[in-house]
Amino acid sequence: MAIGRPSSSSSQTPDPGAARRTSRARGIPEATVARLPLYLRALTALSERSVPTVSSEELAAAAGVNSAKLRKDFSYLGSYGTRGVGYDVEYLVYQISRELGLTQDWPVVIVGIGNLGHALANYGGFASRGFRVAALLDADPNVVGTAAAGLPVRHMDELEAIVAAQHVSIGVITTPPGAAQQVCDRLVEAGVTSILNFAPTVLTVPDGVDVRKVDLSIELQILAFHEQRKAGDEPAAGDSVLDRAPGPVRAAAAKLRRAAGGGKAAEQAKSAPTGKGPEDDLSAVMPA
Amino acid sequence: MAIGRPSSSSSQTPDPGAARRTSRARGIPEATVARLPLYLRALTALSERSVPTVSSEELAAAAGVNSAKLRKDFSYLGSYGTRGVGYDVEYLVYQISRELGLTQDWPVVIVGIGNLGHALANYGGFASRGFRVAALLDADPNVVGTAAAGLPVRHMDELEAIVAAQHVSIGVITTPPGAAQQVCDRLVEAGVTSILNFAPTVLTVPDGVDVRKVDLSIELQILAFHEQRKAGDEPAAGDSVLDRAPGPVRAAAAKLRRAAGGGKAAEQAKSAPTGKGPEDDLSAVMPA
DNA sequence: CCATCTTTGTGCACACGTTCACAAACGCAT
DNA sequence: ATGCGTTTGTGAACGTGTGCACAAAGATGG
Ligand SMILES: NC(=O)c1ccc[n+]([C@@H]2O[C@H](COP(=O)([O-])OP(=O)(O)OC[C@H]3O[C@@H](n4cnc5c(N)ncnc54)[C@H](O)[C@@H]3O)[C@@H](O)[C@H]2O)c1
Ligand SMILES: NC(=O)c1ccc[n+]([C@@H]2O[C@H](COP(=O)([O-])OP(=O)(O)OC[C@H]3O[C@@H](n4cnc5c(N)ncnc54)[C@H](O)[C@@H]3O)[C@@H](O)[C@H]2O)c1
Repeated sequence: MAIGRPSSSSSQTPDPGAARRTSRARGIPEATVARLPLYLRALTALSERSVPTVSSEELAAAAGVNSAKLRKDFSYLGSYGTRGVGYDVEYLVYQISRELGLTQDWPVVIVGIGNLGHALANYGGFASRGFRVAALLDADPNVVGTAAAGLPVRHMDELEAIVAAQHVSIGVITTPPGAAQQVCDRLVEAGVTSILNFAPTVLTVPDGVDVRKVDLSIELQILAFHEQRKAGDEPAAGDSVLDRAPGPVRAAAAKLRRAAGGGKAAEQAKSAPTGKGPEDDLSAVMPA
Repeated sequence: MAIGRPSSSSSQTPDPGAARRTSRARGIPEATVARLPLYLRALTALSERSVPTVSSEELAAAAGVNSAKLRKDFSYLGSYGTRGVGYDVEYLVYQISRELGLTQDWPVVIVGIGNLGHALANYGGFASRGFRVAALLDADPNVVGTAAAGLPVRHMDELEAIVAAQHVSIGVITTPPGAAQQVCDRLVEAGVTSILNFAPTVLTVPDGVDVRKVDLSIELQILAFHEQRKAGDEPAAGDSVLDRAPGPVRAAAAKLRRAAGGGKAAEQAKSAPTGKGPEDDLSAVMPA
């Protein structure tokens, strides 16, 4: 089995119209863009083995996709293959790198140097594709001044100056969710136009700013959904059979639920056993 | 602006047919499943504020999606709203939790307790939705025996026993990419049927096993692509104008490239400035 | 009990993404 | 030069996802 869409990691846009305008500007579908890094990784591995050419079939296998899809993806970039032979590995590495904008390097700031921020700062794969950590930033005076991965942690006060001086256009947010929107606003104000958000919050940004998010908890929940299905465990029909009924029956049930307060305690306990730990999920509140 | 598809974080399936079979079994589209955790988060926040009901418009705003989409998503679960009023918050929290399988708890093992593994072990949001860390595992004798987030790091030898004893069905891989496939195979062999992979590798698994991946590097590359577009920086037409030409001209160019060895050194240097650090990307090699 | 107002649930049209399948293009051997 | 085997590039069909727009359902006030 294999679940989910083959598309890239989450973005948080509710507006595919914008996506179209952005990436179809000269014709590369968003789904294709999301796969280019995958191809690039496979190609880089081939390049290191000095493999000169590769067929769509081989490369597709290495990247974990369908070969027809791969060929169509490449067709959006131009005709870089040779019929009867395949693709020139080095040339394709270059073309994809160029298309993704990896022929220049991108300074990045990481804001919130806690557990996750430290891990990211230490991550080698960062630099490997032209992403340079321009600065690590935190608001906590106890953290500021310490070093992570050889870089000093700077205070948030310096954010604007750093972004301006180093022309930083990408920011990574690894603060608690409660601080994420505020940090985001400040990054945007300072001139950052792309944000990668690890905090479980919906960020609001002005037009012209891109946000992508990575959310571990969501991934696990999706896995749990499919896991439950596998167990043949139909989601426990429970007390809700009457909700499948049409008309007045359902309405009555709804009324009852509201009147009774929904049985919050019992259901809440079941749905979120809140083990321990400082639960920091409480900031994804309604903006309006 | 807002880029990308509103879909969930990355899966790595090349086979949407499987997704359909799995999730449309009783009719919930994969795209909807991926949004349910988002709704749940927003609803939980409302619940904590003791808000009794919420309209699709309000909830959609809180979750960062379109209200029509939200209503359609909920319609796959059944008719849980009340026209003229909205949705009962507590009740909806319960229904979504149930649908996602969060009314039971899911023991999880984390394999590879390095930078990232530590961060995940410390992550509070883990337990908050019924995911319990059953064990932390590592192969390095220096790491085994140390504690992370109050839990002891166990040796890989114990994997099978732990998975069996605690009925673990979800595994998280945070090892270097070179070890990921091997660890994955062992997890699957031991009985794990859902895997969340943080290593930048394409994992091959048998039918019946779900894999989702989280890849920071891919996210950054997608952001870079759009960032480049914003800069009006058309991907530097460079030397490839002749590749847009049809017919024999292109063929000749291809031949030349292959003969010349593709100019590996120069282009490689541009495309991957390989700052420093132990580059661990070198395992995404061709499986075939 | 009726009128009015709000909000859901969904039919429909369209956009996007995937896959099939095949003609055209190319390398290579003869 | 010609023919043969291989592989690309893409037109077309299909499936999935999105968003509009509106009828129907219910709440509420008189
Ligand atoms: N740890 C994980 O594995 C993990 C996994 C998924 C998501 N997350 C999310 O990532 C975020 C960070 O997680 P963590 O475990 O590293 O948390 P953490 O508490 O260890 O680190 C947060 C850091 O942000 C800093 N900070 C707080 N407010 C700030 C502000 N206004 N400006 C700048 N810095 C500020 C804090 O000083 C702290 O150093 C959280 O939102 C968490 O939900 C973490
Ligand atoms: N650090 C990050 O922020 C980050 C971000 C994105 C992706 N990643 C990826 O996550 C993975 C882990 O990154 P990291 O920075 O924590 O690396 P790390 O080197 O700090 O930790 C890896 C751990 O895995 C253990 N390990 C190695 N081989 C193993 C095996 N066969 N079985 C069990 N354990 C084994 C090692 O002992 C080590 O403790 C890597 O694949 C990396 O590319 C890391």
